[in-house]
Amino acid sequence: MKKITIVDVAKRAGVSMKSVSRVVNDETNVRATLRDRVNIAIEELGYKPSFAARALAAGRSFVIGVLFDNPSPHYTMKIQDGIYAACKSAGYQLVIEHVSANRDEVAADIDRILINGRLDGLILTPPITDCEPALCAIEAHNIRYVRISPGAFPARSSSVSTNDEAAVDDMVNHLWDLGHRKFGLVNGPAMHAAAHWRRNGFLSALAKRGIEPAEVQEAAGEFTFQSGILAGLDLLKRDKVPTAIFATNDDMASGVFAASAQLGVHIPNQLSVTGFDDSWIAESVWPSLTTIHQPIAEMAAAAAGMLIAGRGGSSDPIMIHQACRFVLRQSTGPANG
Amino acid sequence: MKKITIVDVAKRAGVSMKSVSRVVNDETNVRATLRDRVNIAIEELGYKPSFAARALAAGRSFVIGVLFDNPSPHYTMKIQDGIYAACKSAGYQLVIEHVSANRDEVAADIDRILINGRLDGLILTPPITDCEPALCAIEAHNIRYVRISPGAFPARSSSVSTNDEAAVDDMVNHLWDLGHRKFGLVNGPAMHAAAHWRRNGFLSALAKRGIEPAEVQEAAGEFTFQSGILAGLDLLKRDKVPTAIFATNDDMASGVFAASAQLGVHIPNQLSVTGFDDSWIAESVWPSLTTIHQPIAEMAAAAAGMLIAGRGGSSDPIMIHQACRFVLRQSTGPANG
DNA sequence: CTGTTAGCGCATTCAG
DNA sequence: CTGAATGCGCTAACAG
Repeated sequence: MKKITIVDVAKRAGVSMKSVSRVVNDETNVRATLRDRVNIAIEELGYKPSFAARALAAGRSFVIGVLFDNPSPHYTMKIQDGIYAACKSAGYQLVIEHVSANRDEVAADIDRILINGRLDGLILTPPITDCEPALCAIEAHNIRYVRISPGAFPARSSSVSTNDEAAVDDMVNHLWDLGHRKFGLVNGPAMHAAAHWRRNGFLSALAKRGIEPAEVQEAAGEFTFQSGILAGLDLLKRDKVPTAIFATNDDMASGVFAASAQLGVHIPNQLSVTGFDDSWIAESVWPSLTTIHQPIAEMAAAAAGMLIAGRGGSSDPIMIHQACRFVLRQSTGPANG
Repeated sequence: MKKITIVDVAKRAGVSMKSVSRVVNDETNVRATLRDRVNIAIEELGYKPSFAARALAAGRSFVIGVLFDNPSPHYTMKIQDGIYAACKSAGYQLVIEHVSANRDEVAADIDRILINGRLDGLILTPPITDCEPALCAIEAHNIRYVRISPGAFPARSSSVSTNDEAAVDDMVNHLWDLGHRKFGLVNGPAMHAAAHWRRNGFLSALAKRGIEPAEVQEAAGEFTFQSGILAGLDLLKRDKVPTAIFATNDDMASGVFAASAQLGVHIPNQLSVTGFDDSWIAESVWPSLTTIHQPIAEMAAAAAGMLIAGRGGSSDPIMIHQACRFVLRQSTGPANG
């Protein structure tokens, strides 16, 4: 199995090396007949370009990286799926990198990762999206990057975000139609931008319908199952017990399920619960969880697409927004009381 | 920020290009004083070798890939964590690849992935580990690969597996000590090698204690939450209701929890449930799940280590076994009945 | 539209 | 133990 190079193809097709290069790279200025001849030669020889050589000669690596910091496995997998799909069709490779947004080594980690142009572009996922030192380190390397769901520095780079409001409004509308007037809210960590947006969307949707924020029973959570249990127990033991609880992510909603089970409160007959994320757990609990779907894979694919297309550099930051979708399942029912 | 090359370093240190190369690659035959001079120059100039150039010149890419086929997110993340850790310390990159073990395109997918030595080595995860066409396609590319938890063709390549038996025995011992004598078993898919081993380990551990396989109530499952619910409902409605159920993975154990909740059976007072995997879900259910921990990340790291060390080729297939560990949590209690 | 000439940055011969 | 020459396979200027 000898190595077929671009020279072999050129010889076979009776053209110059450069013409082959042009065909391979879909450049313009090639006559159709010549292009065909080259393609035939490529086919016959089974020629595959060497990425190492292209990378060296062109100064591009055809590799894009994703930075993760210990997010949920489901979220991570969806992100990877989206990026992978985009990379696959474009002949790019996807490399995974882990860094801790909260540690001092962020900058050093990024320097290590960005050494000598191994990456053509970088995609950042929360919470690294909002990690200032990380952004600075990346920018020092003069590499294009796209942030997914940034919560801070909105115009600092290209980004892909979701537009939650409409979907949250749909959800509130659904609960309202079921007769719910007493609402509970399980918040996420204060540091997390998404937590704020979800809360604000919920409160303002209710305000539109005449429910003041002060009337909503709120409990703090940490986006974890355990914190959801505590928040659920808290809310269900208050004087003014809500008939519908919105947990700002599915993990906590699942915790509210557990709290309800402990207190003998039946879902959805005695209590309606909704989540956010449409994560895998939403279909794994019983009854299945009414929630809001985030187009995570789609966002990731869009981010990768930007990088692959060579767009979205610091000179022309592009900001895309993709819509969330209300997903009706079994955890909501008519209000009784 | 100009590019520092090996020539710059050589000039600065007053040595030849080759000597710098030797130092960088930790080769022998370099005088200590010369080595020091070079290292100082490298430090002063902030020299970082170009991976593209090394890849081209040396014919190695310093990249290792992992093949996934839609496994659980938790499992996937642990695998990635393990490999990443090994890669990080060795200066390798980790690229992710997805293929479907069940489709005809496996071979074509692998050809696409293995084009022109973009990868120095490949790690296969289940169920691709046992996909014959995939193995053939990989071997045709003459690339080193390591399989994680293979269920077939044991000596065909290097591999890293677990040794489940001792841990399953510990688990059975625990249940036995609690007084359980009526056991239920939720099996995994027939095609899945791990499902067999877990079942066999369980049955033989019971046999050692005098319980015949025929006395164990078995139900079929598919390693999914939903199938766990069905299996749980099935087992709990039989004439001979078990007091302890072993689900061959955590997802199904969680399904058994749901089934118990529906039937009003209390865990662990009326029923003990155990799982396998020690996945994230094991700590997210209530009560927390007694299960068996698989050293997944460790296995993955070992596989990557083999590849990075240049070992484990088809000429010297290395087979490593790592032990599982019984993890006691809250889902098991004394038998009453 | 097409071909020629140079490198990209490094590792690998092979001499000294 | 060290250094000079050669080439990995390809793309980027330039010429024609």
